[in-house]
Amino acid sequence: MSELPKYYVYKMRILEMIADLPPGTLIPTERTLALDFGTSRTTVRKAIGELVAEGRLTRTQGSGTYTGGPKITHVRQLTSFTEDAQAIGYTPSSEILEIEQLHVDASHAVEAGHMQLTPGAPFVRIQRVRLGNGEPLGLETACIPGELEGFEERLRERGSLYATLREDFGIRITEVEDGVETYLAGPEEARLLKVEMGSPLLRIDRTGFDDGGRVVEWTVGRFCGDRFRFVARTRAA
Amino acid sequence: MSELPKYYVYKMRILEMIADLPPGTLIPTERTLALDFGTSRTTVRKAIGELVAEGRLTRTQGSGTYTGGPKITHVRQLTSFTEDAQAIGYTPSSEILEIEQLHVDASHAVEAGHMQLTPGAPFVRIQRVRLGNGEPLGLETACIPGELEGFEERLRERGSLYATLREDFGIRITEVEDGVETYLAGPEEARLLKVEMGSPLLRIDRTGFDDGGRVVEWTVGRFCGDRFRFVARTRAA
DNA sequence: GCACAAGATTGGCATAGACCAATCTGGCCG
DNA sequence: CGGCCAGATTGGTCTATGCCAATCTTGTGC
Repeated sequence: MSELPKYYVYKMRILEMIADLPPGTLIPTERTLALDFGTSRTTVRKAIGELVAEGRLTRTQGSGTYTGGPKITHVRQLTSFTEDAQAIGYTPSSEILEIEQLHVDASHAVEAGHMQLTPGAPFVRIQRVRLGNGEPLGLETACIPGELEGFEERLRERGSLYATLREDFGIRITEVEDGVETYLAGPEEARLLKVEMGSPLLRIDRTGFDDGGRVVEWTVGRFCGDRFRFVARTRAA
Repeated sequence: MSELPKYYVYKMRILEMIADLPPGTLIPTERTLALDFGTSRTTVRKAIGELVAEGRLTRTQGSGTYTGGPKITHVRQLTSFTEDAQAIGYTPSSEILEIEQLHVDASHAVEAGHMQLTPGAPFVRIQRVRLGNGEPLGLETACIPGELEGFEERLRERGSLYATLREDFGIRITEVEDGVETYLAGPEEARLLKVEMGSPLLRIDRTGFDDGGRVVEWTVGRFCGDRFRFVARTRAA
């Protein structure tokens, strides 16, 4: 591979083309660009596809392709999603998809393993979409060990998972460990996060501990790679 | 999108096919699979492409497509890459590509901004590849403010950037902030990291601070998404 | 003037095929 | 037996095209 792939060359040309355009600006159609560049539409689609994955463009079937805005949100460990988003002028919200009271069986091997639960042990599973300015940012599936009476009503009331755990159940999460990896959107993520199949997401597996070092949270988060950034800060011991 | 895309269905079928195979096992060729599945080679390539991005498969032009191993390394903040890799049975190494003594000019706007340097200020830039078991894991470009006499010789001697800064220059990095995002491999990363163009990487921007809160390091890391995982652990204040 | 339907436009997905580059295998020669 | 070369094979990239789904625009009827 001594030469640059064609699609990459056109990707760079489109980048130059949109460099000074404000977010939300319509760019020429795929078919027009293919004619202008003298290349196939498939090649143009690939160039645009990468720019969409990077958040530099967004595209809507039947409508067109538009310049995207800056990557505009991040989340820090152990600060509130709400506070972080608001700090950068972003209106955060959450949408609860499902809350289940469960008992560990064979299908929960992964969750149980992370929370060190034995078969039959109770836990709560919460699935929600995190939004910013009304747009999906991420999909989280949180598991909390324990019976947690009336959990659903209280969480719907308070909105915040950590606040509910602390105020209503006396569970304080004092330490978290996050594992961060790339992840490709499957059908569920594409649907719920409104992203293209196969687009790169940031997957964050979180383990939350209480004062005694017990695992009190296991959360799998999948966040839109084009809009989201994870920040962690650590002091040396 | 009420039905699953064809490529995704075949992706799942290939996953089932390779579920119990040991790493390094040759799977049928793209052309064979296209015939077997009764679909086009392009569709098969897309299914395989995602499995390659996830590290479940690797493919070599002229040779074939092989099952991949588990995602086998991670890095924690403020622990040594060497220690972390060895802890999971991985032989770590680094290859220094370039070390430059520079002075801030217009082309260094991003670096200068992060390190709060004024035009003309000296800094050192180090570009290296991080390897595990001889295979590239990531590409790092580190910038250190200051004149740093004899830095290159000392780093080549010690191998470790942090150890060199501490022992030879009295610079202790006591706090780091990492920003983690998805990133698509461009030509440089594809070449140096031996990954496919456009494959998803984990980009980690690191700012290192000394005791006085001064910025003493700005490093841009790009790590292979199919092999790498970033881990951060934080206690509540 | 507003609402609805039809047609046009645009992106989404897949096919079939061509050609090139990298790797592997087998055969030949020293 | 080992090394080298040629041919076969496999992945890498691109083209041209077709068809479908989602959105937008325009025209018609009330």
